[in-house]
Amino acid sequence: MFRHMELAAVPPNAFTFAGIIAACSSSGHPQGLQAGRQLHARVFKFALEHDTSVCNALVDFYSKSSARLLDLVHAFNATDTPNVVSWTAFISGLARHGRDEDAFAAFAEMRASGVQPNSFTVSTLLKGCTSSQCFVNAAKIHAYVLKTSLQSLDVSVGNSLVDLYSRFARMDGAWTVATSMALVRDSFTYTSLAKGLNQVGLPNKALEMIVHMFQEGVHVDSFSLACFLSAAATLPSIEPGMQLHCCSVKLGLSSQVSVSNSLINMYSKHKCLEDAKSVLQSIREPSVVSWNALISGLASNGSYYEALSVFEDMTLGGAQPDAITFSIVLHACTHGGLVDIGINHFNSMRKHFGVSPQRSHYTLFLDMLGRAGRLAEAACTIEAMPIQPDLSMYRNLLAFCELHNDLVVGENVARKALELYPSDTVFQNMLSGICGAAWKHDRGVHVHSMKSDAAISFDVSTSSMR
DNA sequence: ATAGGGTTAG
Repeated sequence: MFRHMELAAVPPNAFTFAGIIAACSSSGHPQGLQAGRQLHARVFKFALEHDTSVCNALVDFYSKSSARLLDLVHAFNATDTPNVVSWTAFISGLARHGRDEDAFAAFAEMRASGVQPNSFTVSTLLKGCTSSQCFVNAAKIHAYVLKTSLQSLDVSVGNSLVDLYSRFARMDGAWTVATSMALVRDSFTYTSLAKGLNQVGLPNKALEMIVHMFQEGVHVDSFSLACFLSAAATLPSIEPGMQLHCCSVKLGLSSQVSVSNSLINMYSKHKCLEDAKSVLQSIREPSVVSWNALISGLASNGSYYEALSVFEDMTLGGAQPDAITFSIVLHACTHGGLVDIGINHFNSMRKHFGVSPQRSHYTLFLDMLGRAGRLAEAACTIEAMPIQPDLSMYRNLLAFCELHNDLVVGENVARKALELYPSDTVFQNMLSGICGAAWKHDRGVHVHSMKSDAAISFDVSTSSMR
């Protein structure tokens, strides 16, 4: 429509730009970023770069669409007199980039500049709070909220606090806030509570939330139901899970993908793999989570080959696997003894699916090779990795060298490990493993650490270690 | 023009 407007020579105004820029940030299309940048240029052409709404739309756009933090900072700095909306969009962007501390700093700066935060600002700030360092700041925000809210808590702010405490496993704090929200609790409140209770290992308590919801007339929706099904998945009996399945059908929520995904998980955890499979088949457009849940369910029930076959179905159908998919696949290959298949999948994850192996994938991959006794390949992998290997990776690999009596690889791995981690205690621990292997092989070994100027020798003739 | 909840691994 914007193009039609241009062709019709109708000059766009600030409202036009605010609307069309917002469309770019919420479209979910990769072209959104490109289109938004072009519109940014048009803003200057029409001399609207000082309009507050346009500036705010741009801040929000760069916050949501650009991977570059500088884009966001520039857009915010270009705003002449930032108002509460500008600051909130900016804080939201900082949080999205994982800059918790900066988000709190911006909040302080905002208040210092005389702009009063609103409930949107506080919710944004609390959601962005992920590190335990920031939890301390968040507790101060709680105090600030209590001090400034004249009557009762805003629902969104209250829910953000409940969620915050739940995320940090502080269920007492979450419950206290929820209690203070007596008349305004909604499905958001209960979803956060249920998720938190699941995380601290209290699935029965999580399921009790359903009773509260019924009593208070709060509707169970797909989000809360997903959490309840997740709780039911960990119970010893399948009954509550099946009741929730019935419940989801009665509520008309059984075709929601998140509910189906939780059902797949729930049936898998109770070893009802046929049910899990039929739920997957019932989904019109399975998400990556749906596939992951089934592949994982099959693998953890020992059906490694079938798990890999479902992975094939997934990719042949054009679904995009993610980092979790490959973790599950590697795990299945390791425990199913399907090493060559695992190597192929590991090599194809970046090449064919654009998923870069993370540290955890390398750990799984090394574990797979180590278990299978393919230690030379494992040693090559640990050397060629684009990330610095963990100490635990070396420890595990050395343990496999010992297990498989591969002293040659073991010595090389130990030497490399010592170059990276030259601390003496580590050195001793590793060497005792290698010397153990040397002893089994009835040969001596001498390893020297350049950095710590330490060395250990194991002398076969005297069975002594120096 | 700005905000709050979900399901999958180990």
